[in-house]
Amino acid sequence: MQLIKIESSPDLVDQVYGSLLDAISDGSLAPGTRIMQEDIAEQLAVSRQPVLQALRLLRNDGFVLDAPGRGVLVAPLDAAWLVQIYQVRSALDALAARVAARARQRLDPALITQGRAASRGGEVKAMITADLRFHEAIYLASGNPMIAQSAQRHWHHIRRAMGAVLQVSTMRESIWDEHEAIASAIAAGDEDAAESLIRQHGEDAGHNLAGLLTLALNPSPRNLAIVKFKGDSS
Amino acid sequence: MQLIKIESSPDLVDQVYGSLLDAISDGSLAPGTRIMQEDIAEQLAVSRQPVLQALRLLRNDGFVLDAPGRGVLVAPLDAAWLVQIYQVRSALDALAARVAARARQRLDPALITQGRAASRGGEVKAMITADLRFHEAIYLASGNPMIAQSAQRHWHHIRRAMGAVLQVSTMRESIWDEHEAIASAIAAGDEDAAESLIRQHGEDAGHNLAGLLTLALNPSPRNLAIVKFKGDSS
DNA sequence: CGAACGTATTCTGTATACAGAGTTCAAAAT
DNA sequence: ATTTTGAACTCTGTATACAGAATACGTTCG
Repeated sequence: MQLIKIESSPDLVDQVYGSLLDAISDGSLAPGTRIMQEDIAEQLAVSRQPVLQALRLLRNDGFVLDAPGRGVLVAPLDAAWLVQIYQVRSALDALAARVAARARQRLDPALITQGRAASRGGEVKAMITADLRFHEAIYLASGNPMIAQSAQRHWHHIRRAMGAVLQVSTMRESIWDEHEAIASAIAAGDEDAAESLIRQHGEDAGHNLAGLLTLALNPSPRNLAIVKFKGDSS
Repeated sequence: MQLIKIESSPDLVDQVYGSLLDAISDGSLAPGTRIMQEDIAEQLAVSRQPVLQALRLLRNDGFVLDAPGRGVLVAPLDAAWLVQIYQVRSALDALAARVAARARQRLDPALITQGRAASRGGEVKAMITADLRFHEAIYLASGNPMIAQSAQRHWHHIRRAMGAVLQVSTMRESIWDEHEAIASAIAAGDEDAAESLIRQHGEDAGHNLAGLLTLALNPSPRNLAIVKFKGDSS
């Protein structure tokens, strides 16, 4: 006999956390928005207690800032800060790629096909998800769950930035060529190649996204044209 | 007129969190210990509410595990897991060292002199602190606060493992030679050297500490002698 | 008319109260 | 005697209640 284990944890705190994180990530809660516990509690039909705890978690993660006396504010998107996030994430990616290459791990090719499809599809959310899935596969292949755990925190911020940028721009398809090259290097067991490829990939993506973010945040007629041409991201 | 800014945050949650983290880190709350909210609340003379929140934070960080129906348990120390922690931390260290070297940052020489002194002094806590301070200086020198933030999470675990091991062993003084070499490479702007030195330093330290931890966790007369000879850590 | 003080409002953080899930122990049945 | 079933207990998570801190606005004084 083998029953599926029941999920006994409604856990309102986690639900509130997830709900707020989604809202912040997809932009429905814009940067700078004032958040009050009571409002959230009422909207989600829970008491203030779970909201209080969820907000503390979001604060620790840097998604909201304290605004003493006026509740909390949704953290603004900052390009310079995003570059730093990418720098850290790239280091983790490089580590994961190296370890995965050492074990000659073979990533599921479907990740790349699906990624290319999403890239052509035009669905912003699908593109972001596919990108994330690919990198998560590398973390998993590294066999070190701490890498994924550390990287996840950064990905939430990245997802938010991507969401904000990809509304006006579109993900450049070339990132999936890079992804494919990385996967090959890992499968071939070429540690140095895998690491340097993914590092380059991360740095490029970080600066690219940061640049687009800067333009998106300081909209001016001249900039908008540039955005349209430059493509983007990951 | 220049007054020091008042610290208006008693914030019981943070205090409880810190208190519990210290107790877990220095071993006064041994691995496997059952923790109940009410007990903690009574000992710290606060209500269960701040304790509840602090425990959630500790759980997210992996310091305590859920034990449904019986409260929570202090997480056991696991050597394999510690190696993974070190692997991630080393990657962050490597990144920080490289960036710091790029900027030819000069670390405060006092860090090393104080480190050597602490190493000779025999005070376990002082050794751990000095080691941490040195690495924190590199994070700071990197100019990327996200590195320090990410690494800090891991350092708490490392501090705990060190504390558990250094009770029976002693920190090898050679680590400060390595630290000095790293500082020199950074000051000289030799990115590759700084990165590879600190990476080697981290890997050695990780395996060394994990090995000692394994011995410490499976005490046998034969092992104890080995521990005494092998020296150790950071 | 402008600046400063005092009061009211608003929002958070902590304490207490309540309900549900799980465990443990004891009693009964096989 | 062993196993199973039920009831009491324990502990957590959520809701409500309370107190303190900070802001905003209105009033008063220069």
